[in-house]
Amino acid sequence: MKDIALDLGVSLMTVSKALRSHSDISEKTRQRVLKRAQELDYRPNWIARSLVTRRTHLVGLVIPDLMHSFFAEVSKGVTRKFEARAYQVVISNSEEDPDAEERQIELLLARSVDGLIVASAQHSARAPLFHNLDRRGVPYVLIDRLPPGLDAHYVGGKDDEIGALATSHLLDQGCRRIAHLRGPSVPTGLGRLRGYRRALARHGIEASPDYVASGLHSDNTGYEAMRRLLALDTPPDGVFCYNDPVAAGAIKAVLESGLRVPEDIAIVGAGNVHYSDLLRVPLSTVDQSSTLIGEMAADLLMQCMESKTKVPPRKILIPPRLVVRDSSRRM
Amino acid sequence: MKDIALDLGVSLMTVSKALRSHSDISEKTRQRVLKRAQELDYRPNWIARSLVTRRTHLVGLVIPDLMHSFFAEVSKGVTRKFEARAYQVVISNSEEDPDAEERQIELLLARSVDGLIVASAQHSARAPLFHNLDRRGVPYVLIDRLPPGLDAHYVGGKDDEIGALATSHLLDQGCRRIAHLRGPSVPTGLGRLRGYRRALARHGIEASPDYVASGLHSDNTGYEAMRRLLALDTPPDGVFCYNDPVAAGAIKAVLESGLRVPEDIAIVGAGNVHYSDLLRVPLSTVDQSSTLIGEMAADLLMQCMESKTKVPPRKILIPPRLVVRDSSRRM
DNA sequence: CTGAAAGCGCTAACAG
DNA sequence: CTGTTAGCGCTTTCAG
Repeated sequence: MKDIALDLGVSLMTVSKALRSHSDISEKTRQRVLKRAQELDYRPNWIARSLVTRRTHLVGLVIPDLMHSFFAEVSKGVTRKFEARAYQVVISNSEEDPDAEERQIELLLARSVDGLIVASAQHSARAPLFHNLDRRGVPYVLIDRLPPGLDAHYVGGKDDEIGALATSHLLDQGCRRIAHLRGPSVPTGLGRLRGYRRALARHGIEASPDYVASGLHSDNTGYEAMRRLLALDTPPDGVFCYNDPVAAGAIKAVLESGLRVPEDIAIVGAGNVHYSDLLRVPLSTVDQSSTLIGEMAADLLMQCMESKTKVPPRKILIPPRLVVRDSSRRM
Repeated sequence: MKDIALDLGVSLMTVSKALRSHSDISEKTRQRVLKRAQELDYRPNWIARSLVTRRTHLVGLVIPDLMHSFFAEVSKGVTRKFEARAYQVVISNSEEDPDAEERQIELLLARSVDGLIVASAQHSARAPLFHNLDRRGVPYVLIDRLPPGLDAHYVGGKDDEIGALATSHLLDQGCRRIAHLRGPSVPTGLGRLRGYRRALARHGIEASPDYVASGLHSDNTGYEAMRRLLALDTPPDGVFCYNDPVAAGAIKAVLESGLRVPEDIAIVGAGNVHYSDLLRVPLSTVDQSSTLIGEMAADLLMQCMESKTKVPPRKILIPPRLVVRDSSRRM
């Protein structure tokens, strides 16, 4: 940049302004500067610029598991939106560990990200973590999981409805002994559990505690949990699973035991991940519009980052949609 | 930092050194500084530090598709290694588009990443792109796909062997009309195609051009390609697919047509992605140690970044391993 | 062991 | 429209 200025006999400032197409610079000098910059293969130093402007054009995305298709899709939505606006996204994996999540967030802040999107693995509110963000004025948007008692920007599904929708569907298919492989004690997991219970109650069916097993969040854990259910004296005839990976594991367990899906046991997942259609038995699921969640979160965060004043927290809830495939089609 | 210095009546420099546990600082002052820093909740400004040290502790990872489990696993390996060393990883998605890839790399360089890991979507060498990196002295490691004629650090599978291994296995299972759903014209795709041809040749079987169809890289394209193969007068009795998603799509097409896997058509994929075991027919595949690839690439890159002199290009080839599941088990 | 001086590359604010 | 001055927050170098 100094070189350009020297070569052209103008001041550093002129060059700086010309390069950024600042308003008050003559078209002619602007062209000269641009030309010379090209020749010298000049690249602006974003670090130096960031140091003074206090903006990095970097946003952080913290998710519990990149390997889980749902979050991969969300990431895609987020990055697509941001790249279109010349932002870059740093993705951090918390591995469902609340402490790791906190560390990741710290690291991202230390990098001075301009904003943050978090699918939080926090069980309890852990208010300090997010209040801290508020205090430091870093805009952030939560996705998929809104820790209870937190009034923040949020984009996610309606977890109660997801649970109720899936469970009602199983009831409609004639299932009467419906189990739930529940997820972790994060809002998403708890909401789906609530929806499950509500749907049963509405049909006057008592939810047996034996039928609620912890399937956590992956196919392996889903497989194990399903095996436990199968070992019961009267195994269920329908299972609503916390998410699709868990459901995939559950299907595997059922088939291995010699029973059929959906004839003996109908199964519904949640998330409509990309490969759901390709599983042993194509999986019925509740679609959450994963990519859309990512995109909307990105838009919302952009708004917050652009507005100088604090935007009042907005909650965007995306209604679930049932996708019926073979794993639950009994009639 | 200035505040700490003022409060303690020492110079800025002392604080700076103390915070970094620089050698020549008395233990006592160091403790005092650390304590005060804690109290003030001081956070170092990495941007300012980077401006002078010329290191950002940021590495870029460019991959063709985050949604593809294989790359998600690689990413996991990469990030795990780097996070342990206090580096952060910026993941960019090129969507298999060579131009997009080039733009992504430019962006990452503009951010002054300390190093780069790239699974390149380049068809031809596009030497300028990487020579540019050499010229600018940015260390980089290529993974999964080594553009031909490029002498650079590389970690990946032995694609010829992958193709040969899968094809030989199909021959062993008694298949005689073996097709290949080939991938894109990147080294990985071409290598596997070569291996396929070599294995057939070794058994004195002529590869019919009709039996090589372009399956590209996703389940949808694999599904379509398989439908075309099924429409042939004499459809194949065995198919080696470029990767697991393609194979998953192929299985779907076969089953839909009323044929059985593996009895009528045996199928083998490559990649051993996480959900391979859960597919309609558990998928035989060639394991590439995805996470390991990521980890080794990370280690190699770390070495390059640490060494002041240029490290001579190293190629790490990970031998493939056949994983036989139901989709190809005929005897 | 401690500190003073100089500067990384760039931009905001204002003066010409 | 152009240039000057000052400084972002930190580190390197070298002299006490």
